[in-house]
Amino acid sequence: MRRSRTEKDESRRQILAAAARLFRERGVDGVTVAEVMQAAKLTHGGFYRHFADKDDLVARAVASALEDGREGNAGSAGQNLAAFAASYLTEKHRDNAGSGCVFASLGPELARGSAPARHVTTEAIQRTIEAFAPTAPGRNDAERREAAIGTWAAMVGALVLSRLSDDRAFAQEVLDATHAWLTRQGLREGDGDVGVEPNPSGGG
Amino acid sequence: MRRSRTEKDESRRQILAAAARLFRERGVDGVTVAEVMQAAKLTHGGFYRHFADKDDLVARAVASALEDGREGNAGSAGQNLAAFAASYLTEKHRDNAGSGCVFASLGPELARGSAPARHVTTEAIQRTIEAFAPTAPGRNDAERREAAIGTWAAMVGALVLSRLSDDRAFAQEVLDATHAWLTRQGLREGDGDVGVEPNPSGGG
DNA sequence: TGTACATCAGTGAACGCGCGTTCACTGATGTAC
DNA sequence: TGTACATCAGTGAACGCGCGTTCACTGATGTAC
Repeated sequence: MRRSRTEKDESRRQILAAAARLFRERGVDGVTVAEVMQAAKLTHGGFYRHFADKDDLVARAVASALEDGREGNAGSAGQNLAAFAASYLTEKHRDNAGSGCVFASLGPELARGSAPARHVTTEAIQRTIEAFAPTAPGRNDAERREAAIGTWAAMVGALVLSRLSDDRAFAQEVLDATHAWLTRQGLREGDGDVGVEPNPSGGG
Repeated sequence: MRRSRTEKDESRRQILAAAARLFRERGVDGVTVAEVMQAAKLTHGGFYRHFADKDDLVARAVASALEDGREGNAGSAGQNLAAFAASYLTEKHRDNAGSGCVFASLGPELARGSAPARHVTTEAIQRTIEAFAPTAPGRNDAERREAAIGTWAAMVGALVLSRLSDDRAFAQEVLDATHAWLTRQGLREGDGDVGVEPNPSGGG
């Protein structure tokens, strides 16, 4: 039953996609290796032909999720902080953690986790801030960088708080209020560079 | 070896204190019932004289941590949003999750967890926002409430992102930049009501 | 291009450890009279 | 206030399940000649 090199690559992609989704939906500890393999339409025994262990999978699945977010935001709309915030602070994003922001769904768990996963995450945070700083409000580069950091932190925190709430109306208020407040802080849609739907999945 | 009612109450308090600290340090799934009992200087078998199961402990330990945060912020300084932000966005808080903000250390995990834990958490978020709104910047009550939500979301998000970073200088920048940016957004120390050190542990 | 053989992707059973939970037991506490 | 007995907080061994990981095996793929 040996498969071709191409088929193996495809299997690996399926495993990573399944893991990136399931980990964000249920947390790393809430998903078993067997579940990931089943979601990738494989049996659990073959897992170790692809990854050294579960920690290895976590680091690579997180990297994959972050990379997806980066690609999804390659268009001009994605680089505009205001457009990104508008799509980030939505019920849709809130209720679809599996395809959403890695930091809001796995932040604390990854912070306590293995060094490799933390490292790719750190780099993604830095890239995200650098990408957003140019369109953030501020009178100079330093202020714009601070605004990019503060604005993004507000988005991540709002999503965490909104997901915690078991009161749907209040959960929605957290998203809307944060968006309104950020807009009041000077966040504005760029000069017409809309059209591409930003992808909040990773940032990156 | 039966103990007096007073001794049982004291044991329960020790278990809750140990759990509230350990869960925040290592996550709910990262701590065993036996470890909590050992930290409370008891053996694991006695656990079920105090709690129905681990989920029950989680909900009550989280409630306890949130209540501690509330008491710690009972003074005027704790109700001042600017003073709270100044103590929240510190290296000390960042490196002491065990006594720090529940939302930043356990947010996503609790959002996926049992209903009772989510419920006490939701109520704490609502109380926190109501407590902070009066000292938040804004021209009317609606704006002040929005500012309280957005500001607090930024604090929670900044702590999550800072803890994720394996680059110490950058982790510090996230905290400092968020604080500087919030200050620029109109957050100001109140009229002299300082003195009491705010306790960022729960919010409440 | 064809043949012989080594490789190895994937399967499914099995292993072993750790965890939440249960249980029989101890003996001090609390209570009924 | 004293006595007899029931209660139950805490102990430590044990249970049983689920999980990450290993392993013998299969047979198609890839490669050496």
